[in-house]
Amino acid sequence: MTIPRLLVVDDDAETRGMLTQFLRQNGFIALPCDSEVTIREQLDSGRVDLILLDVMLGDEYGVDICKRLRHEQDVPVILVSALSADHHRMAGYEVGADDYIAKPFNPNLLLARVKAVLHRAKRSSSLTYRRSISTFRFGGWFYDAKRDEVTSPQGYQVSLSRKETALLKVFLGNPHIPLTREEINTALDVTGDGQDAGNGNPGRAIDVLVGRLRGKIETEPKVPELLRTQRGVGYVFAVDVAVEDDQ
Amino acid sequence: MTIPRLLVVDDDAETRGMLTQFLRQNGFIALPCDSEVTIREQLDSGRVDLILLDVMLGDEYGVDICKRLRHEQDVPVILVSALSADHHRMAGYEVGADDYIAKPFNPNLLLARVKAVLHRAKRSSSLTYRRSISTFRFGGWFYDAKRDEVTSPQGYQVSLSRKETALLKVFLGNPHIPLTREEINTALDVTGDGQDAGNGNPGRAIDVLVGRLRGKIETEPKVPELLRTQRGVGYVFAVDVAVEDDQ
DNA sequence: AGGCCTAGGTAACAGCGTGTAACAGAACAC
DNA sequence: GTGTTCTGTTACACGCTGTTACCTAGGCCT
Repeated sequence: MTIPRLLVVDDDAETRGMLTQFLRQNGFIALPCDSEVTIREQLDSGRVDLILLDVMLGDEYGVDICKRLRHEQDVPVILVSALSADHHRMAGYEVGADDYIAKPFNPNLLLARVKAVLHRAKRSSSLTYRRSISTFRFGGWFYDAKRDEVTSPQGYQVSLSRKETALLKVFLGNPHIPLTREEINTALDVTGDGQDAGNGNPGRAIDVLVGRLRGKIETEPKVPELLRTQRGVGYVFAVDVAVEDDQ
Repeated sequence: MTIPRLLVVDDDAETRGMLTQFLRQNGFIALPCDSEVTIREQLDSGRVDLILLDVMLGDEYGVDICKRLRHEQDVPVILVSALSADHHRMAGYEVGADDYIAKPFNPNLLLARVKAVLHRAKRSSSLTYRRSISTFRFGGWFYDAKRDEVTSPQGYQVSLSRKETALLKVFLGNPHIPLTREEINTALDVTGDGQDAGNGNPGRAIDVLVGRLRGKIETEPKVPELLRTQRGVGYVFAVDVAVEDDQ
């Protein structure tokens, strides 16, 4: 792929400029837009690989724009928002956004997410949606979700604890996507009662859990191939995952 | 089966979002709805394998919606409710719900229940109504309810005590459905006089009882195939049960 | 380079849930 | 009554998981 072209859509000139500059410094072509009209102009006038879309766009909701865009083409969209509450995030996903970032965001996280979305888009021009969840292959490893068994490249059976399994599933469902500790925690913690989820867990439980999983599914836990650390961000599952459907 | 499609119906956006996200992370396609209208839209626009329906839906009762839906199609429904009192539960079942979960619920329990209902739905598109229950087959074992005899896959006769038999029956009646200790206790305690049921048994009687039953009907009690533990939840009978009627 | 600060790795520990052996009382048969 | 079987309780072992503390590694500054 040539150098990716991104649209930066924000009605606040300062934010827009900052984002654009930042992305350019990191090797992308960044094209600033401030309205749906300018977005369409850009879309018509050339290839666009990704749209960074502010959720609040004047009196328009970015969400709505996203919905309309999704109806017409399949340019990946990352929603950017000052509203970090979970339901807003969900509204974003429901609308078809590929990812969602809350302001103020860690620039490294933004960069990682952008790369991840581009990476995904590259290898799934036709949506490769999971058909049924039963077996996964990743870097020589094999995971059978039905039996909850993990098999190493050498054929050894490895037994994971409940939490380790849950963590692995989270990563298998989000390969190449950097996940923050908070996100992982939420994913594992969802207690369903909708109240303590995302409890301000201050501890380092995720770190320890990741370490334990590494100990089981990394050939050289000190030099992780699968569960990579992204300093200041979180962790990424850094290999492709092949999902095979039932029977 | 391809990947199951679930409707998540709740008028509270946050709960809805959390549930949706959780289910997606666990490999389902989850479609959020907030009213009967949106439910019908989804039902009309594609296959739906299961509906997770909140009992309280604005001023509407989910129960009523469930009743109406049941009249028209036979999509499985799990009712979700903040009201855990037993009579509400019963109202749910009478209305044709396939299962019922009280908030706040353990997410693993929810997941397990969803899988169980989908599992059941798959293998009984035509209702397999029991006429009179007399014999069961499960994982090579055979249980004759008339004579109260259990026969092993190898043909040995195994004798169970009264409680062990009762426990086995509870599981045979609820295969693939995770049962909490409390539920099992209630089921076993119903002495027929229907009065002392649900005594606040504080002990670990169920654990011990399960252990004893395992010792009799598991080939390898240390690695249970039939009576699986669900940590933090309870126990599941993890194999199919074939019911043969008297004739 | 060296020094400093912070993020991350991880060993050790503590708390909790479950398995289960041993015990004791209850129920039952004789 | 005696003896046997059943069943709940208790106590201990063990594995799982979150916390803490200490150490190392990575960045950033001068």
